[in-house]
Amino acid sequence: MPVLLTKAFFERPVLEVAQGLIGAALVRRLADGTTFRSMLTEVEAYDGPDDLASHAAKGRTPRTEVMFGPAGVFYVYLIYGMHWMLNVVTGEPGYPAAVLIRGTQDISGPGRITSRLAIDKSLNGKPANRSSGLWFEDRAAPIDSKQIEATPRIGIDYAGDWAQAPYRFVLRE
DNA sequence: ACGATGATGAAC
DNA sequence: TTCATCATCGTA
Repeated sequence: MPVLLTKAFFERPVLEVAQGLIGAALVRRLADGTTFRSMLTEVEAYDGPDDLASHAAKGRTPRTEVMFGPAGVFYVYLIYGMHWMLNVVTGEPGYPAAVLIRGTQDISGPGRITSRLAIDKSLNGKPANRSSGLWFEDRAAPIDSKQIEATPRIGIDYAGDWAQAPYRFVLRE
């Protein structure tokens, strides 16, 4: 039986959480009762105030505020004027870190996921549990760490040396 | 290869 | 108040 990933799961270093999410399920339940469920295959970690790829490198702003808050809460923002990006906050309050959800088995691309699953700003700051209609469930089957490939993150060429950090995790086919 | 399209943060 | 930038995607 699938088990909801609780706050404790996200209250860990973001690199651990990111790899732990590979193979887990992203679940979306809409008001009409429709439920989508798909296994996560691609995520990225954004780690702390010194990570130049992270929005939090600019410090605490209205937008990044949720990244400095408690774990297990969604950080959702608009990019390029048209795509919502879905993240989950990790670690201890005061330390800004989050995992960007980039791909699942059925949906490839962070903007497509939010579009298909009706995710927008209204989920920003909401918890990953049934109350928000968006949550994560544990792996259906164990994943060997050798099945998880680490690569540099996408679309962050502005991040200097941090652009090379292997913080993107992909499930090998 | 390129334009769409609007919030954000920093400069002025 | 203006301006450059942007954790992307679809069309060409």
